[in-house]
Amino acid sequence: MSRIDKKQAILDTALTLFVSQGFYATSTASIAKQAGVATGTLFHHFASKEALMNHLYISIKQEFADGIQSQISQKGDLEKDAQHLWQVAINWAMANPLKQEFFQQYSMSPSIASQVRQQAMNSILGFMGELIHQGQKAGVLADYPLPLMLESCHGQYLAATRYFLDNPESWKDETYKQSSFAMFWNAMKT
Amino acid sequence: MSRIDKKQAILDTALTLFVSQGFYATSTASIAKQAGVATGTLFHHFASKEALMNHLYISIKQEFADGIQSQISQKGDLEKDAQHLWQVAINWAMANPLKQEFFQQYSMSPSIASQVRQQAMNSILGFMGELIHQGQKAGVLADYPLPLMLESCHGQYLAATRYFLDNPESWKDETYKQSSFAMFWNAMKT
Amino acid sequence: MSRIDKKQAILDTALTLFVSQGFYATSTASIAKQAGVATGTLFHHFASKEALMNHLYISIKQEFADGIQSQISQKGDLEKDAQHLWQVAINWAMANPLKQEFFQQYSMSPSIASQVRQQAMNSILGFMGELIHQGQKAGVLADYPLPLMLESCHGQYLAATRYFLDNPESWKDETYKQSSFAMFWNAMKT
Amino acid sequence: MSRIDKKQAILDTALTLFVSQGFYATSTASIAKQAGVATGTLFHHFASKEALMNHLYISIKQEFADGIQSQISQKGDLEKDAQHLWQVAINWAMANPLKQEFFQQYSMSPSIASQVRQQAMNSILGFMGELIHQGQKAGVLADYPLPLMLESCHGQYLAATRYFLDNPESWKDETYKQSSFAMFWNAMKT
DNA sequence: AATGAATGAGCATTCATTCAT
DNA sequence: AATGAATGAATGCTCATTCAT
Repeated sequence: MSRIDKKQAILDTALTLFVSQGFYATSTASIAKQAGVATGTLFHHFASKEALMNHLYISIKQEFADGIQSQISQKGDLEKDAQHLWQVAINWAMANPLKQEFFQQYSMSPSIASQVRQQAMNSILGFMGELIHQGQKAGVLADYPLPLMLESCHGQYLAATRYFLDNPESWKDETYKQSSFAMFWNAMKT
Repeated sequence: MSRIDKKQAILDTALTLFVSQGFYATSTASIAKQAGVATGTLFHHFASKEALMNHLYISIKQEFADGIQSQISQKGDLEKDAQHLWQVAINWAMANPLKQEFFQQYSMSPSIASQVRQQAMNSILGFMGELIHQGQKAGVLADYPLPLMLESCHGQYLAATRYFLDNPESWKDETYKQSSFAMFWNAMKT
Repeated sequence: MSRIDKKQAILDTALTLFVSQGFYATSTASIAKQAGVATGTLFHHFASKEALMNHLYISIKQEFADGIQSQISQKGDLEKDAQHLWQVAINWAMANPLKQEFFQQYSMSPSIASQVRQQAMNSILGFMGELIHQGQKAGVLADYPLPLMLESCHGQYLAATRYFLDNPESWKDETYKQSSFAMFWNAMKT
Repeated sequence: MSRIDKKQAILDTALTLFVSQGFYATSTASIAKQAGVATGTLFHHFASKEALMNHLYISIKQEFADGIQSQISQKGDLEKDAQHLWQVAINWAMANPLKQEFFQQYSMSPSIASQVRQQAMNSILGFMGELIHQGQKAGVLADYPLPLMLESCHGQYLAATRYFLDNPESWKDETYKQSSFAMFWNAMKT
């Protein structure tokens, strides 16, 4: 196993254990053991348990942002574009249940320094903020205060993925799929 | 200080410290010290640190449910009733910022046994479920799947309180107040 | 074993182990084990290993200062008084070999914060400084710079006790006893 | 940088760090890093951290002995010769403050195997012992037991250098210079 | 009921040393 | 010779919990 493999094995194992047991209930020793490396190796790659957590948080957020932005399409019809975006985003969650669960748990937890959380959030909200702003200028989205709308988007996304992760078969059911988007879209539209 | 005062002092202190430092970063010794009791006393009132946490969680959820239900009014106009409910609920959060923050942090955290979380959730969702069901029968609310709507309600409420707790002055601004309800209502209505 | 006994047992054991193995080679676990208490107990009485060391250092220095000063006699003949003092001081070292060895090892070591060392030193040097000053006014001691004389006294005392602790039978031999004092006294006298 | 340069860089860095931070507080990694070599390189040149320390101790002691012996003069007047020796020895300490500080710290510390310490000590004490013996035969030095005198010499030298290293400007002051020698010489002379 | 000293398992982290490259 | 990633035993310290008073 090469260096990079070891580092990745540590990250993968940490993600699994943090999600299934929680940050504090997961010992660095157990991460190292399950990752197949020595305890020292974990600290060779990450300065501390907290640094490992932060790295995990930021890199997964980035992975999400990259995954979404690469699939965006802007065809002019804002509602269609939004629906596409909504499906892409939930698809990502369904394809990465562990990572999505990670966010559900740690987005509000004190295990992550709020500074790190802010930083990760901004990179994504910047992009969403821009989309909403365009929708408002086009008269398609309501003129609510932007920060409130962003928070609402985030809340609805978390709620929807929470539901679909707990009931994965519903995501294949067009009724559920359409309903979840309808609630999201109606909340924002003019 | 009587027995009951001591028990209450422990609960109050635990709430403050759990919110400001997190569950794991708060030692039982520090709770006892700040509450002005001996370490042993905490364990006379609560079998374990976890039991203290669960007690806190359930009693606050109950307090919330009682606070809301006592102020409900059903005057026949469902939208007006919903708006009143929305304001009452957010008012509660604004009046009890520590308790609301507590939910934001621990609603998804593994610090609370999922069993306890479910139990607390059901008592509130049962009530909300009934309201939604009535709205659908009256043709005012859309016929989306109920569990999805419940999750969405919860998500929107968390998002709105998150925003208003971070920006308390906005809650006095009618624009923000109306906007937050509008998003909530439009998401659910026919 | 009462509380105080436990604390004392920890101090006694720490002294023995620090002297025989050195500060860093002595684990807190080994101190606790040999003292017959739990690891936690050590940290209940001392905030850290370093705090234990400092406590040990200061209390032994104090014990030494008290032991000496209680036996001082000032009969007017400065040389006789000095000889008495010299014997009392070396007797203390011979009666407390562990504690004396402790000073030999740690008086110059970075294991003790220099601040703590200074503080302990001052309490003793203040007393010696006064004696030397009186001897100089009486014309019996040479007018060398005071700090240099203090350092020399200390150095000679450490050298003499080093020798006598390594060769305890020599301290019963009048030739050695007289010689050690002669060197000390001749160095200082007019 | 050649092999020898690297080895020397390691020794120089180790000296600096051992003196400023202590033996145990200095990691081999930090020595290697500051010396500009890889961690493994340190272990190519020295079998262990302890071996590095011993090498340092012995080579500095040798350097000191060589430096002194090369400047000895024996002109027949024992007091003049002794004064010259005293000045040469203290000059060495003032010119090599780091190395002198190293001895102050480690001469009594368990960081150095007592075997190594003895070995280094003997080479110097043999030479001093011979000088004292000659002085006694000539009737200039007092007939105290030799080992006691050697220990006293060593103690006075450590005391004097301790003072002058802490107050370097005093070494340029003839009063201090003369006083320090006077105390040393009076202690030993007939 | 209340106390707080005592407990000891458990944890994050360090660091001298090794060895494949 | 030189490198530096990897190792894992060892350490100082924490903290929920107990129990004699």
